[in-house]
Amino acid sequence: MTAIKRRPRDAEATRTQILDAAESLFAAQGFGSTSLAQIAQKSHSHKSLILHHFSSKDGLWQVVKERRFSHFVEERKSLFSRGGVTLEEIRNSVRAYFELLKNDPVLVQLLTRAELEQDLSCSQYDEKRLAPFVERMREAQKTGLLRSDVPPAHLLLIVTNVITQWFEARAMFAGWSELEGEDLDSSFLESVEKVFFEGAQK
Amino acid sequence: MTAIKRRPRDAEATRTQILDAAESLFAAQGFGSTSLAQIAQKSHSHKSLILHHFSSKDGLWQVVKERRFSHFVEERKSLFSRGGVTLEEIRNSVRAYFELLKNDPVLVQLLTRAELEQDLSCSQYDEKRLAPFVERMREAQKTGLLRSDVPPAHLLLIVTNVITQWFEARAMFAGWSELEGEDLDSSFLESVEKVFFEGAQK
DNA sequence: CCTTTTATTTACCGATCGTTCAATAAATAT
DNA sequence: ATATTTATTGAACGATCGGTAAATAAAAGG
Repeated sequence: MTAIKRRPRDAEATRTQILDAAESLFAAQGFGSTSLAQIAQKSHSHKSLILHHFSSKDGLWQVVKERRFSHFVEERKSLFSRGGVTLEEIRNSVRAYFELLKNDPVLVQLLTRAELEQDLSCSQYDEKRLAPFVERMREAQKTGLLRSDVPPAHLLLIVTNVITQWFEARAMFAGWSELEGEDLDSSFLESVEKVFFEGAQK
Repeated sequence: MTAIKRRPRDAEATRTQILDAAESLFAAQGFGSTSLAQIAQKSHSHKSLILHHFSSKDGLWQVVKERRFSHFVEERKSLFSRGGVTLEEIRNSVRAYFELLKNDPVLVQLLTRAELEQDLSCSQYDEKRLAPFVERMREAQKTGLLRSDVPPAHLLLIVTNVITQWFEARAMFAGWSELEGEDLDSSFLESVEKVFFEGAQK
């Protein structure tokens, strides 16, 4: 009589294990290039168990995105709601956004794939996520810290787009001969701060 | 006796038809979510004919990227090699890059997918493509037009990253309530120019 | 205790996947 | 004119796809 090993009966733990495996696979390979069999193997479960918990492959993909992005929203809110509106505080927010993406490449990949799919639910998250930062820009304009002839949302997008694209295409830039130096990341961040606040013009 | 309609025997025309169909499908859906059957249908050919001309699905994907990116390199070279090094010329190059991506959403999608795959061959194209622009930045620094305490490649990346990310995530921004106005694109470009050249600080 | 629910496993389904092979016919070479 | 090449077609391959149904067993409720 061979004792058959069975996964302990823990629905919530199983769900998170499946979500974790699916997240990394979807991020790295994309939705279409990832099979339920792969996810089952990586999460040490079974195809049918995945469908039992998430009803379909598409459903799983939606939950993966929702879990990650809603968590991201909370992360951002706490990042940008502290401190007063000074140039140094805005500078710190820029640095915080940079570090956030730097330390979470999977998030960057998921965001990019969601953008490619033109996922509208992700768009809602995006606006909620950035709203407090936009407000801070507007305040900084009122107090005369930042120029007022540019919409506050543009100010925000300009600096976040630079950073987001930097990490989306990080692998490409790594091979560039023009970009030497020890720490590519902090060196680039330094340049971004200079140009964003003071301008490229001499 | 029913006369069977046969595709005219033209290898080159067939190849381009297949490449065109594959390009738009890969760009919109991604490699893994696109089947040879779909490509065959869209190009009015047959699965076997695709494999005859491109040996495999992966081979086809490589050729699709190579064709598009090499063409992009030439487009860029002609864009940035004319005129002298003045602020107005650099401004024009920025506007030209903006228009280029604006008018070619398929290219933006392919670039993004290539980035996600960390396609190294695309990295080579990227450096060749941007090299003349970097050189122009360096010259502008020497003549005192642009600040010299930032690597020229950084100056380039800052402005191109803003624009690239704008069009990659264009669908998200379209739903934002903060971004009103008739022409979202030209309005954003205006802001980018202001901030890039003069800085966000007041 | 028994019943109900449900998380987990196993077996299986039809469809579609990318690929191969042989047949056909048009162009090219000899 | 004949032989060779090759672009095109159609049929078929095994593998894998996402999804279903039934069996098993652990937890929960009575």
